[in-house]
Amino acid sequence: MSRLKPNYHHGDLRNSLLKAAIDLVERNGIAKLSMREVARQAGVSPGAPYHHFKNKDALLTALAEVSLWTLDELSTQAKEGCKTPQARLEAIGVAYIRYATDHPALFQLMFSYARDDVPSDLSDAPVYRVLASVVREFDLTGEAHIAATMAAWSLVHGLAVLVIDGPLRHLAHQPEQVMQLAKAVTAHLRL
Amino acid sequence: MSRLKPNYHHGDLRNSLLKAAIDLVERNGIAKLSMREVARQAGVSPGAPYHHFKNKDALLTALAEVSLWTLDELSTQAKEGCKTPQARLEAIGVAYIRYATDHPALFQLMFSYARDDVPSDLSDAPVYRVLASVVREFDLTGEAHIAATMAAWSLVHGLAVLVIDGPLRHLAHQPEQVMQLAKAVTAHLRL
DNA sequence: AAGTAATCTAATCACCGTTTAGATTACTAC
DNA sequence: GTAGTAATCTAAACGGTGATTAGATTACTT
Repeated sequence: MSRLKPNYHHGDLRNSLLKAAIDLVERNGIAKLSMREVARQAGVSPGAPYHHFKNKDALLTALAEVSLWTLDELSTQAKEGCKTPQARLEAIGVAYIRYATDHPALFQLMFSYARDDVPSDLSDAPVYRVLASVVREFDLTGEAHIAATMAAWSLVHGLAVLVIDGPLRHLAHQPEQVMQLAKAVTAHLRL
Repeated sequence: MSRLKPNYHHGDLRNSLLKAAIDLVERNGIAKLSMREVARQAGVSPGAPYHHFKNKDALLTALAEVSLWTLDELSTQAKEGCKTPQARLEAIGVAYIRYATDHPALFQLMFSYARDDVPSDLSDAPVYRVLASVVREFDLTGEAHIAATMAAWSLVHGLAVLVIDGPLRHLAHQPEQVMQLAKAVTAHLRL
């Protein structure tokens, strides 16, 4: 019946909390995430997380940020091996849809708990900058470039959301059908 | 100091609860909605709502359903006065974006608490059926028709989400700029 | 008018987000 | 090393929340 000595210094609690939160969100969804459960999973008292995150919202915002940059990196990697701009654009789209269907809860989190500080320069924003860099290869200028980038992003983002939550959500766990639909849909994008 | 007689039969509590919930969601967002506050706003005890909705999720799902059909109706009305298929499509898009920016919380609710029963026939699904009916005028067949409808929906839905929550959310309260962007973006849709 | 179903209240439970005071550990400068 | 300070965590508490239960009241049916 020996009590464990309280662990007053965890070492890297902030990251442990983020990791635990990601785990729980992916398993149970955003709605069921509780600070106390995150603390439990990290093996720490209920009040401990509040030394690293001001409140639950701050935790979720941090999570959204992490996820956004993860998706940014996945998209970047995806386009690397491709030769033509079209191929790069398609690769990004595929990576995007794949992330959305593989991690639906995190994907939703990214856009419902986005941080309030919008980068003044759009080309600093995660995901946007990747898409914009590829769209720029299509030789557009100024406003037209922004519109084209947003069009590409809107199309693939909308598809992702609709496949996860829309009337086609029964396809969510049939990757090959989703990809086939993605190809057919993105064929309607004119650059 | 007379106590009011308990109102054992409210009359139409279910609808009153839905109305109160819509009000609260639009004012404070989805996250801050509580069953007890809905009950309070409807002037009823904390347990009363559970006779009309199995749990909080069921309330939110019902709310999502209501909002979906509201949007469906708005879209239908919007296309009525238009002469060409292109004009009808554009009118639906405008109505869609307008609803999203006017009622962002409800708009998000529609797609995060969508009911689990996917209509076996897609043409029974709210919003989809409206879009599909217009896209059908473009003379496409079978799979191509579905893909085209999803492309149109994806584009406008993605734009709505990105304007509300994405890197362009500072535009959310500048309708004219949003509409301008919407036009520029939807111009990239090829049917 | 009696009996049954529907509707709401009151009370209760476990859980949650958050705050506070205090204990423990690490860090820094002499 | 050791004193002092900052950082980190615990323990305990507060009000609020989702949900369940038993029972009171009202409406409905025949």
